[in-house]
Order: sequence, then C-alpha cells, then structure tokens
Amino acid sequence: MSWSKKGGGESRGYHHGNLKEALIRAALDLIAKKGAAGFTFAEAARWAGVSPAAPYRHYRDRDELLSDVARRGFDLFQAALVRAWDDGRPDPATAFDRMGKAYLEFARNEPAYYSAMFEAGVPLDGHPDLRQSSDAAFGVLRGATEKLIATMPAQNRPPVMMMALHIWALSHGIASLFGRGDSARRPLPMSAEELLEAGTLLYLRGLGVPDSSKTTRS
Amino acid sequence: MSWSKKGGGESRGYHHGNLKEALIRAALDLIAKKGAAGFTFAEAARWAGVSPAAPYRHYRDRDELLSDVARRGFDLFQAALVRAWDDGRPDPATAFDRMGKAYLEFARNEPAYYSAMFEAGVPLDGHPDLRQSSDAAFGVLRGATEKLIATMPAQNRPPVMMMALHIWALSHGIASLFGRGDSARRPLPMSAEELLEAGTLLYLRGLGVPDSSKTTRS
DNA sequence: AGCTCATGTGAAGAGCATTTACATGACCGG
DNA sequence: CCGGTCATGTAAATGCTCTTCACATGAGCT
Repeated sequence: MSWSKKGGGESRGYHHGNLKEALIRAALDLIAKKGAAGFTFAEAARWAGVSPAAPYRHYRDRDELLSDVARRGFDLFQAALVRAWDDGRPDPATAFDRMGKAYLEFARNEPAYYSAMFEAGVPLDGHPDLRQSSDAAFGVLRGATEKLIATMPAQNRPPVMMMALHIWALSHGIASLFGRGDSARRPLPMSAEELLEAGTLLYLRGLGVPDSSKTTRS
Repeated sequence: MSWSKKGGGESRGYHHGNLKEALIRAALDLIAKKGAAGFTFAEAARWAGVSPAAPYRHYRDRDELLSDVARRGFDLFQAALVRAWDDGRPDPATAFDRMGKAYLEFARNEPAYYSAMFEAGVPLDGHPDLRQSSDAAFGVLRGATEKLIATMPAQNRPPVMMMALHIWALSHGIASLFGRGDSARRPLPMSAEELLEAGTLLYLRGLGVPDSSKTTRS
C-alpha cells in the first residue's frame, strides 16, 4: 500500500499531499467562524499545518482561494437545487416549493459557501469558471420556473426570466436578511421557510396560478 | 470671526478640527471604491491627512467606524424612504411604489452606505444605536405597508409584518443581486426598478389588491 | 496669562500578504 | 535500484495594516 498521498490520516512529510482541499476546508471553517472578511490566508495555512507561503503554490492569492470556494459553493448549490427540484416530481408546484426550501437550507447549512458566493464581493468577471457555475445554478432555477409556467393557462404566462429573477431575489433577500442564525438577526413572526413559501404562494397567485395547496399539510 | 474649526477650507493646524466627519467621508469613498472589506483604517487616516493613530481618538477600532457608517446610512435611508412615502400621498399605492424606487435608488446611489448597512457583516448586537436606526428605517416600510393594507378589503388582509418582510426581502434581493453597476452584474431583461415594480404588483395582486396602475404611464 | 483636556504625533510590536531563493521528495525512465 | 526533474513546501525578507503608549499641541475656559 503505497499510500503516500490521500488516505485517512494526516500525512506529516514535507509534502502535505492534499493541501488544496485542506485549504478549502480551512477557509470554510474560518469564513463560517469569522466572516468572509475575517478569513486570512496565513491562518488557513496554519490550520493546514504548512508555512504561510505554501498556499501560493495552489492559489495566486487570497482572492483566488475565495473565488474557488465560491465556485465550489455554486456547484454544490446547483446540485442541491437539482436534487430538490427532482425534475418537477411529483408536480412542478410541489417541486418548486421544495426547491425554495432547499435554497434556504443551503444558505443556513452552508453559510460559508453562501457568503463567499453572494456576499464576499468576488467579481464574476475575470473568473469564467465561477461565472459558469453561477450561471448553471441559476439555470436550475430558471428551468424549474419554465416548467412551472408551462403548467399555467396559456393566455397570460409571464416571461420566464422575469419570474425566475423575482423568485431568486425573494429567496436571496430572505436568506440574506433572515436566513442565518449568526448575527444580524431580527425577531421574526415566522420562519424563513414559511416566509418564502407564503411569499411565493402570493406571488404565484398574483400570476393567476390557482392555489394548489392541498388544504391539509403545510 | 474666530473660525478655527469648521469652515470652507482645510484646517492645517496640529488639530484637524473635523476629523470624525473626514473619516466618515474617507470611509465612504474607500468603501465605494474597493468594497467594505478593502477599506483600511490607515488609508482613511492618510486620506484625511492625519497620522494612523489619530482615528483612534474617535473610534475604538475599524469596526466601530464601519458601524457608524452603517448607522448614518440607516438614518439617511430612513429619511429617503420617509420622503418617498410622503405620508401616503396622493394615495398609498402610488406612494408605496415610489418608496420602492427610492429603496433601489438609495442602494444604487449610495453603494458604500448600503454595503456597510447590509453586507459588511456589522453585527447589530452590541450596537444599540445601529439597531435603533435599522429598526427605524424598517419602521417606515412597515408603517407604509400598514397604511396600504388598510386600503384593502377588510375580509382578507394579510399580516402587516409578513407583508412588510416580503417587500423588504424582495427589495433587498433585487438591490443586492442586480441593483449596483459595480461588479456581479448579470444581463437583465429589465431594469431593477421595473423588476421590483412588477414583482410588487404581482405580489399585491396575489393579496387581492386590484391593479391600480393607470394603464398609461409606466 | 495659565490650566486642562481633547485631539493629534511618533514609535513600536504583532500579524498578514506576497515574493524570492532554496529544500525536499514523488514519480518516472533506465 | 539509481538518478533526474519538477511539483510542492520552507525560510526569510519587504511592506503594509492594526493597535497601543508615551508624549506634544493648542483650544477654550477662568
């Protein structure tokens, strides 16, 4: 077993063997603990047990690490949305609602990723990979919106993009303002999930979608 | 005229005379230019023409300056919303829409304030003044929502707080994701203002509010 | 004029970002 | 098994920022 690289334990040799992943994990911990601004390259290196210069073999600078965290976040986010949407099963309305919950769940359970993705000020320009992952994640939302609209009466269907942007903005607004238990909290009369569900329901009703809630169940 | 303090020009003496204000202005410039994270205490001091230690006579540390910027931002924000709401004239629906535009206008014209208020991660706890200013600004939105709801048929009025939170989340989501020309831009099929107006209209329609748009005019 | 205290300075310690020259050893061909 | 090469890691150095402390200045009061 010549497992000098990966493996269950920590390799202690001169070479770390898995530094990039270790740096990502360290960054996530630090961002979760002290915010995207408080995370430092040097501390991530320390956490990974390497010298402060080592990270530069994997990332041009601190921003590039942050950008990579954001990109991976978008990929995970996309996967979570895809999973929740589940191709619109059992019906688009139900799946859409489930996707909204998944949105908030991601923001709550992965605050570090979410922060890097939307609040760290990482510019999408100049990071084609990041832009692509971001677009792909939004694409899931857009596709779901399209399918949902297709179930509506044909005479007055809204523009897909507009509706997708509305849903995204509402979801992000709720996640950003009320979605995390960390700090800027404000006492709410209802949970973020309930808030998003009610908001989406009212919005859909405004579009002329008949209330599809089964009277029973939340 | 013993004007050794304020005045039109720059006082050059040992004492600055107006450092606190100068630091705020420097902070706003720097935040607008390089983001809330990129702003440094030392650079603000340099910009104000004082030594790096001088700011500590006015703020305990960098975070307290940021917090003060956020507080002033909320106060200006509140004033802008109050002005736009104009006590619901000529009618709550019109005034409400105007307030939405003012929300986005503030986010666009004062990105530094907006950033400090919502994206810099300044904790509301431990800053009672900040919390109070924040609450006051939200109070304007809440009050306007209440007045708007009062014009609705009495049988199915929504909870004021829920609706206010929905409107806030939608506004913040749009402002945060699409409202600034700075970076994370994404090509939109419509302006942020149109997006917010349409979203609010649909939401209100979902609440059962008859479409009050005058068919003409945007 | 003289006092006093808020306000500003200079210097210093500690931490971080980043670069550069150098060290190590993983992997590959022989 | 041997030696070379190159990705990966280190040490040291520079320059910046944050923050504190002892000290300087002068604005405003008496």
